[in-house]
Amino acid sequence: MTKTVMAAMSGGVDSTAVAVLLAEQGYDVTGATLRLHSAGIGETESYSAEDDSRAAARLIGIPHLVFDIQDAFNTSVIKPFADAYLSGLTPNPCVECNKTVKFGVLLQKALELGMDRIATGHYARVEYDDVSGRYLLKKAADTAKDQTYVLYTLSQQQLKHVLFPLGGFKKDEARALITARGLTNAQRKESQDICFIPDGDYGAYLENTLNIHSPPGLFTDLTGRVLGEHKGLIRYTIGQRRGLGISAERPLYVVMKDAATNTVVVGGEENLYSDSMTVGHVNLIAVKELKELARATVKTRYSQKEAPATLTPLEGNRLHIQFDVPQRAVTPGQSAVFYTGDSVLGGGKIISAGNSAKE
RNA sequence: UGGGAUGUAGCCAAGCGGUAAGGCACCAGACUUUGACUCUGGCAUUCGCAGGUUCGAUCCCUGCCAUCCCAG
Repeated sequence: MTKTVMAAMSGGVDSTAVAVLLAEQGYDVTGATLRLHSAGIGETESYSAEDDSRAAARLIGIPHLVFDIQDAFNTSVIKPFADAYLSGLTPNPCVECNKTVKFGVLLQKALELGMDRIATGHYARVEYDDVSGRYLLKKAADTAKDQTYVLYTLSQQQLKHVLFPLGGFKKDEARALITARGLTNAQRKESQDICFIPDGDYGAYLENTLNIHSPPGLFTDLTGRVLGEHKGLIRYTIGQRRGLGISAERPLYVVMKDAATNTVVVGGEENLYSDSMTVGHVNLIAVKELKELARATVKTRYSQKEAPATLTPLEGNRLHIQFDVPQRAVTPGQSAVFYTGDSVLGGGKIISAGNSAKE
């Protein structure tokens, strides 16, 4: 029996390589591209996800579908993204998008069409563990490209229907693969930044497109001394240095955002460290539940190194996490992902950071 | 209109006769599914203005202007 799989295609190197691989491995593949936002916002004349994907699918010889899910994307990704900023948090929309759109809406479409699975170009691996009876999410062979950080929200049910064909690949290999097949998608520039804000100016995006206004307020130091005026709370995140426009003896960083007083507190590099944090909305992957203390390495930001820590379960699907060594710029709204070796134990959203040494 | 001090890029600040350090900020690039961090590169033909001395002045002299402090 041939296995049927829906391959998510963005037109880029990775997803195109996935479609090629699956087709050559004998899967019954259907390519699918999501229309997440209206033309003009995310697409420029230089490329089009739909066109590039369709062209690639034709060359590979597989059918290709386009799903217009702008409404779902708006309510599940963009709205929460905006709300988070309004409450002073720093969201990571990619995490939300994977959870509710790619492995939510798209997976559901695939299942409805009678397909067995969905495949994406993420650099990660899924393994079924006979002992625990659970699907494990593991880091990609190319640890430099590993993307498990943005996949920690996946449930067992989702993982069961997911394929990550590039889990054992290196970026260069994926590119070489499709170049060898004559697919021009190999030349596409690496995607980065937030997909629905192509120019990266999210401040302008929030204000102009979403009509969200973040009024100017004050910059102060830790003692409350006023250092200047900021351009709106949403334009800053913990640990940020650039764009403050404050000249001082040494670099200043955002150490705290106070939504209540609309104040951005800045300080020196040494003020950025936290030795503990509380995370909520915890999703566990490798285990069903955490009953006691657990040790793990924890990543608090997409491209930050993991740090050893002790996890303590709290009420309300929350965890208290104590780092062995204080971590820099632990930011509410960002995700924290816990690892045991190369396997994802779970993850959650950072609610607050603490520093027992100072309090 | 008495006395003292200071005027170097957006900010702070070296230089004190030999042809403009450094830091912060800013800009560009690299890195990056977070405009975070980090890294690399750029950033005063010119030293308040006008003269003078000198082969040569930001550094010496004169005047002017500006700012600050002390003026009982």
